Amino acid sequence: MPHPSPISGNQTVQKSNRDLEIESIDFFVRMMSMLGMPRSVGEIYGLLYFSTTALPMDQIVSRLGISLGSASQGLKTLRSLKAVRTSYVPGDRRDHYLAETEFRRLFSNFIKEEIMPHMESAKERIQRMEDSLSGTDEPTDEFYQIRIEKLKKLTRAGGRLLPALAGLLKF
Amino acid sequence: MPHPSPISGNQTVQKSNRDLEIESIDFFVRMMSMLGMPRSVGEIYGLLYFSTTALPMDQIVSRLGISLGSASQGLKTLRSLKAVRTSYVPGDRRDHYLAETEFRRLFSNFIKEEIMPHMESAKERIQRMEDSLSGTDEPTDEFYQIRIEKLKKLTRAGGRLLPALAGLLKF
DNA sequence: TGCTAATTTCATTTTTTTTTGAAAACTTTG
DNA sequence: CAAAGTTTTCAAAAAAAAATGAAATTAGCA
Repeated sequence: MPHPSPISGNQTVQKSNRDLEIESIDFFVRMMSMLGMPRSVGEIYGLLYFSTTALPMDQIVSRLGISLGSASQGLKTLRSLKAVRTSYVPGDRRDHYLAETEFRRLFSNFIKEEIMPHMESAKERIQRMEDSLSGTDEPTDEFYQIRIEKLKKLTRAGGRLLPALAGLLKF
Repeated sequence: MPHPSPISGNQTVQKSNRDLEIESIDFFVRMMSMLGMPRSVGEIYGLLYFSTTALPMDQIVSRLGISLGSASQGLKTLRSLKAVRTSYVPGDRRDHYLAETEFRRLFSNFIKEEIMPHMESAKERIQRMEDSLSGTDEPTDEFYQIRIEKLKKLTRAGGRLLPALAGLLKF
């Protein structure tokens, strides 16, 4: 059956908007890569960010020229960050994706999901440092203790500040 | 502690402190890798962080079992972030390195050096988006304009918040 | 239920990043 | 200023990360 293909077929979108799209992809590829995300994730989000309609995966694939696997993987990542959501399109069994554009929420999710788990294991590691210290009581112990204390303060500060960060974003 | 030390040279540091060192290296390797720094950079900083004495490069090399090239590169990176400094040791012509442990300053340097430059180019990219928009005046233009505005707010917020971040770290 | 489109998974390939190591370039000092 | 010690540089190798594509799985629909 015929795809209700809003983009590739009936071309209502012309050059200047394609330029916009390219700038957008470029923008988000760099942004995401700063956050340690692969190129494909940035590309997909960048494409969706300036799309006026929800796009099915195969459109994403053909427009970006990436593989199905990449698109599927990338969308999975974006879904888990709640950076995209699917919208139902009647008469089409494909999932259609839209960019979630509330950056405050996106950011908050990113911190919760990608950063905070590391903070937890950091705390455990610091605990192990203290354990390896207790027992011996050399003069240098104080030096080590001070260094450990600094790490504790760092993780404590991080653990408080990072989740609060999104709230500070005033936009 | 009669443990056959894999460490060369004048060894006054024994097992429990070696454990500490290993935990430290582990800690900073992960920390740095979150910030997109290569393993070797984390290793070097982790080693220096719990060293009571300044270490010359060849000690860093032999203790970590990394190459001279890595050590040189890694120290260069750490120097540029002001995460290490050299200390003069009389009668020794090698540079001796110490970890800089004021995380607030380190963090501030990191943002200034690694993040802010990207914010600048992001702003230029947004400007180009606006340029590509002006001229056409379709109904969809408003949609694009709103999206662009969001990006502006994002970069504006980022540009303000990130440099202020270090100041928020209360430790 | 069976058929087919859509999506996910994952072993393999490709690309990118990091490390290595040896040569070049400095630097001190005898 | 030459010789030895130290550090940097950079082409090549190794390792790590990401993308591919085809097989497997899942889900929609008649």
